[in-house]
Amino acid sequence: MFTIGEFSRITGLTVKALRFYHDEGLLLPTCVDEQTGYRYYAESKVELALAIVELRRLEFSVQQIADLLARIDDDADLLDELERHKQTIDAEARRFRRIGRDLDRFISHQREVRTAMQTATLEFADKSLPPLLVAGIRTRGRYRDCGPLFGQLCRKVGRHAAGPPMMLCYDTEFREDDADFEVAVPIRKPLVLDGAAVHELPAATCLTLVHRGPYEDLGNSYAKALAEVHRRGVEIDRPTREIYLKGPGIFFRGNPKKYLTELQFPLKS
Amino acid sequence: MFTIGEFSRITGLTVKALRFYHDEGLLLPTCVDEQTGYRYYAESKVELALAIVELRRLEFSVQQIADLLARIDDDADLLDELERHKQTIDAEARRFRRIGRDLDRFISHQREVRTAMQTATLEFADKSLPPLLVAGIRTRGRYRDCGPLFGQLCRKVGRHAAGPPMMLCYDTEFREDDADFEVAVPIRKPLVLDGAAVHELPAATCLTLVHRGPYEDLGNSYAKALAEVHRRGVEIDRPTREIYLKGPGIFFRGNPKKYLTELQFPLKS
DNA sequence: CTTGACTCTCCCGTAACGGGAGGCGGTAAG
DNA sequence: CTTACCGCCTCCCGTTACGGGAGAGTCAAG
Repeated sequence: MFTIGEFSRITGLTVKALRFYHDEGLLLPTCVDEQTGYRYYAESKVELALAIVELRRLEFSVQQIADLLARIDDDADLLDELERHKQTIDAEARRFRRIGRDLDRFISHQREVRTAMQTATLEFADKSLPPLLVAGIRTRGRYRDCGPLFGQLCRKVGRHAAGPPMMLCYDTEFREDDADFEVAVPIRKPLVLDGAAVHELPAATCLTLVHRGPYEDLGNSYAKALAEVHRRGVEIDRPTREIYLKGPGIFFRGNPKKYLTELQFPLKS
Repeated sequence: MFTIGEFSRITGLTVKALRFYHDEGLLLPTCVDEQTGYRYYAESKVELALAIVELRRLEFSVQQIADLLARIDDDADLLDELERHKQTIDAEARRFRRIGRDLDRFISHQREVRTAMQTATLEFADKSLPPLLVAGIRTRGRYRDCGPLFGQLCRKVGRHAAGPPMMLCYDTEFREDDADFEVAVPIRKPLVLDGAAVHELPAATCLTLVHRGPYEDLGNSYAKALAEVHRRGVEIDRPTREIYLKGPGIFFRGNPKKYLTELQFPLKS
């Protein structure tokens, strides 16, 4: 016969857990001293205790274990219960794998933002971009009315989104009122969406510039970029792209002074 | 401005959850009517609410989300936090995969026991068994002293066990006192264990018989099996094997009348 | 004015224990 | 014999992220 402390050291269960299992009727002490209330466990209980430890490790609830122990003889039921439990465990495993993948995407996006933040000192860069599959809604109007369109698009694309949202500008010169633009979001696989077009942006070498600050100041950065294009004597293809690396709609609304927008101008080769 | 019910329908969060987030300072209503206590949410809060939903789906705790939102500007910290979280998520994913595998083994063993139970009507069967890697402790003595040996073996092999324990009998005739036997347990991969030998049982065609009942009655089943061997005029190889499909030590102590033990007699070819 | 739908606060419950207070029992040292 | 200490007991509260429900007040329509 062991006291609860000894039994605890033998089985690895805490004293608290042993008392709890006693209360729940899961693992009864062999005898209890009527005077002192001390619990005593026979050596034969060790095996049961270890079985309980194992079942707990397998994520059975205390109630389930109590049921299993009670109906230990009814083999058919037992198998059913085991298989049901396996289902829920598998579902959890899948869920966590999925969360892991989603977190990975989130983290890599965040990392991108950080590096963009560090290089966003109004420096130009030439990037050679791979082809990019996007879903988009093209329209005519004023740029600043794009908000609701992004809302629509997000709802349509949902979890298929594979990157930050962007705007594609098809005009060859700046227009305030009747601009021809498309709100778009990268996707991983071709989808069929009604109300949104899925198409591929061709690979391109781009002159890029990361704009830091509120959207009202985008004009300055555009001016700088176009000046650089002019200085180099190159020509640009349409559509040009605006990538909203960090803005109000990405995940959190932050300080507009820290918004990051990457401007991409495809160069004619 | 939306009432809490409208906001709930828009965001998919329950009213209870919204009130809870209010209490926790996670998602404050835009304004609260001083008289009535009614909460009102501006449309601009929808985005934050959806972000919170997403972060909750990614298994961030409410406290973590509050922290993230508070220190949203401190990008380095944020990445660290994300990566720490990713670690724990990955650990959970691995844990559940492992549990799934262990449950699978448990279930398939249980299934084996069940089919053995159904065919255990003293029927013989010829099985062709693949080679089997085991860890064992060989000794001389009385069969009934094998209990502590199984204890030792289990502790040494631990989680590498890949099936029910067994006993190998090397004697060519029955001995009570000075038997030459080995307690063994299947393992998946070769291990180095001190105090236990790892070796491979060769593939063999066996005459098998499942004994149902307490171990004291094993003698009857042995007699039947040996009679059958004699009738067929075949010879048997050593060691013969006793597989403890269901007994006191497997997982639960059950009714000895339902113990299952498979006897395997390798036939000389 | 009534009615029904909505909202408020407050309290309890969940699962599986952990932490701690306050008290009892046994033992060893001073 | 007292004191100190260790182990055990019971009882109560705390954890997480809400859900359920009671009892009371509020809003908008008919």
